[in-house]
Amino acid sequence: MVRVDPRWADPDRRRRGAAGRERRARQDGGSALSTEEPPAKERILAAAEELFAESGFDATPTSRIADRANVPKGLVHYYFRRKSDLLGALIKRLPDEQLEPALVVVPGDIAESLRRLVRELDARLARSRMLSHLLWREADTHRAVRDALHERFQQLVRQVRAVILAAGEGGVAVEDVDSAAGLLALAVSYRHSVARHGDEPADLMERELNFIADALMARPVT
Amino acid sequence: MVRVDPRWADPDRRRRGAAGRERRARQDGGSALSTEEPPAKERILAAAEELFAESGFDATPTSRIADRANVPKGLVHYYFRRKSDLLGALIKRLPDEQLEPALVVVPGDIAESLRRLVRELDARLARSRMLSHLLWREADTHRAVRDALHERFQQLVRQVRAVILAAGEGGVAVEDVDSAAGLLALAVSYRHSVARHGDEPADLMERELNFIADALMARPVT
Amino acid sequence: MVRVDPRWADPDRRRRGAAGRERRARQDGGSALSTEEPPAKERILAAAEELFAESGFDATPTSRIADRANVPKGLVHYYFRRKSDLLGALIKRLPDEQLEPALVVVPGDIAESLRRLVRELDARLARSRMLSHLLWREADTHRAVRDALHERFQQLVRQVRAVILAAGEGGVAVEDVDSAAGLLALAVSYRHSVARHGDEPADLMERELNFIADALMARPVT
Amino acid sequence: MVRVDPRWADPDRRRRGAAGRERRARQDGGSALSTEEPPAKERILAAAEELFAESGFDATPTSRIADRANVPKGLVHYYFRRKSDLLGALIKRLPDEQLEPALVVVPGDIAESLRRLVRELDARLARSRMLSHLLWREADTHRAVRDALHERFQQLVRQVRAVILAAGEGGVAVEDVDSAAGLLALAVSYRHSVARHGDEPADLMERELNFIADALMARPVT
DNA sequence: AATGAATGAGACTTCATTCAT
DNA sequence: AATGAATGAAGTCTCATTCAT
Repeated sequence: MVRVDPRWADPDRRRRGAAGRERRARQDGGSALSTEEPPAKERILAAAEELFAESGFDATPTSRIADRANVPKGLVHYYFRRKSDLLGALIKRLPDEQLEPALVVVPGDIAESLRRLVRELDARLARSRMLSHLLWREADTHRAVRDALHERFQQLVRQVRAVILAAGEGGVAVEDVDSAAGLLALAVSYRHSVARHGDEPADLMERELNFIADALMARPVT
Repeated sequence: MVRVDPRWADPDRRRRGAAGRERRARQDGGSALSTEEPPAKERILAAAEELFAESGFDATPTSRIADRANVPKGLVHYYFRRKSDLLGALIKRLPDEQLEPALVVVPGDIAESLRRLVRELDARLARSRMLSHLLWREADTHRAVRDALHERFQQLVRQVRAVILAAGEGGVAVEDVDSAAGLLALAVSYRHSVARHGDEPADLMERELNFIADALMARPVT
Repeated sequence: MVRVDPRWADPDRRRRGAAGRERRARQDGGSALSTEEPPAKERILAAAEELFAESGFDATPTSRIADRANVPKGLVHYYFRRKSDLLGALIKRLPDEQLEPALVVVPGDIAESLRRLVRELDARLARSRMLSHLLWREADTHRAVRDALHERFQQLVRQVRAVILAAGEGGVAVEDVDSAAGLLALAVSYRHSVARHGDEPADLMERELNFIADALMARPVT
Repeated sequence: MVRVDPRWADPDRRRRGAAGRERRARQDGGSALSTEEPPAKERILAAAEELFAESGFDATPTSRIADRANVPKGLVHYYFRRKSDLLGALIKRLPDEQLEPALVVVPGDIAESLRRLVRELDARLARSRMLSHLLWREADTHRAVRDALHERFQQLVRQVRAVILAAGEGGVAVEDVDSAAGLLALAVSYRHSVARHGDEPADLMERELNFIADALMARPVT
């Protein structure tokens, strides 16, 4: 997987003026500025991510990507011959959500363990919330996107299950774990997919999480 | 709300052969054939629904809608001046999912009640699965779509809660009902939103449903 | 084969001003002018034929075709979705060179018969000399063109042979007829293919023609 | 005229694998390998010749020339600032078809002399058949090409005439020689120009050649 | 009411060419 | 001498929308 130079990976980069002929204004006297400006290719990817998430893939002209990235139109296609290559490159940049269960597990306390897991996942996904959202929109039309989306969901389920099992210390019914993991993964995934819609009360997740944890504890092991 | 003439609402309408110059062949002398062919406006909406769901709003040219509806291109804009008017008209045709709780509630058996509810909802949504799916894709870009989507979700939650309460006969903790209703609504909604992706094991819903029902029964009323 | 309305088929049509916003200036008071202006589709084909022959297929932008035909750019692609469809349509317009041998044969005088044949062919090809020329240039890249070209050449050979046989009245060696027909067809075809190059002395054809005719007469029948 | 280093003129040069990042692998420590690989400029010209003949001048991007020549894109324009300079350079490399008549003349046997001449010309042109073909395609658009083509044709006619005269030993009518030379030059030239089309029966030339030779012998000297 | 020709803005993409290194 | 990033003009083609009939 292609990792981005961490200097440019942080979410605080952003457009630097929409139309900007400022690009030309290499007003710096020499070499120092290079530490300030992400390379053009990076700016293009960032702009594409933003705009695809904002308006969708089809509704985003490459010319607008160029504008926001502050590069000439030709350069977009120099780095990414076709528009869909941009989508492909974006997928490769998906942050890795792999998470060490030990980091969040509180033995014996499933609810707290899950709470920490969700908090941790949220933190990580925040960096690419728009990207996640974008994936959901384009999953239909682009097979590569659909596959990436599917894989991410499965990984999420596995992770939830691992945490439940570790926190449950053998005290939970195995057949319930799958259901619980599925439901929580659903809730997390859903939140991220519809992030932009904003129709989700903030504490809903907390209550659902408790509900699931309690249910797991309440049932006898078979 | 504009209700569709039930004659044309049944799912067996559908395109009648892509190439079809048959449209011209109105060789019938008068009125008899009109019982066989939905009116042009109806055909246009049906075609739009299919194509938007298949390829997305932006990626569907109005000319293709005209082709599939077997009408001349000009007629599409005659009935729906702008393309987005088609989306608006489609939303108004959303089938009403309102459901009388009594139809599915089995007093004392939450699991069976929910099972029947889900089955019933599935049956109703099947008629417009593609339309549901379409809503998810376009919710970002079109406010009217987003609002419709939101309203439908809330209605779903209310319905699940009503069924739980009726089937629980006062024996379930009120604070759990919300969580359970939210989770199940989530699961149902999710299934429909990702219907096209097909990455959902068929029995997952059944297991999750049982998990939720058991959890509700297992906990003492506070 | 699609035949052009003969009113527009004559070679004297021609561009009516290169950039011409005059198109809009429907200065005519009503209906009379329609007898004067070929329809847009016709003008597009004529412009394409000219420009392809002048500069080659690749080097001719569709925008220039639109300019010369005095139509907006979109109309070119309205009638001919892709540029190569223009080439295809042009091929269908090729004038038919079929020629009744009786029209030119002077029994017993092969030279004169061939002379009349060549004169007749020249007259017919003059109407589409540029088109013929164009075919030669594009035969490599476009299979449809290559096939059309090949077929036209074969037809030419058959015609020359028919005339020789009819004029020779059985007095020519059959095995020579093929060679002679091939050579003359070559000479005719060559003239038309390189028409634009202009490196062909006008009377060369006449001398070659006589040479061939004499050769046919001079040899005893076997 | 710039002559090519004969080491690279042989027809066995040719592309060495399209993808070839091997170019970078100049792992050799020094000078030995240089006997194996034509210099970059040479490879560029060879690649251009091939590609122009295959797809035409306009349809061949310089980037593809660079790819096939296995050189970086910048180098193509370093050696040949504009694309048309490549065409100019290619013309200068045209193999010289000058041919000593004595090499092929069989005194008294015109047919055999011409047969040997044609065979010899074919052998020479085989080395640059694609180049010849290319010339025909581009003659319209590039004056330098047209001129080169014209000059080559005239030279061909002169050569055929010289052979006929030498082989005829004064026994042929002078006025026929021109016609015969013209026709044969036409046939030879035509074969090369349409080489790629492949619509020429192999033995046609042989029959036509005999026909011409016989015709020359059959007529009395005036 | 219905039609399909017409329009022009703008999308994606390609490419020769320049330029800093 | 060599390189490849960068540039922007231009090309093909699509499409929503208008309009005369």
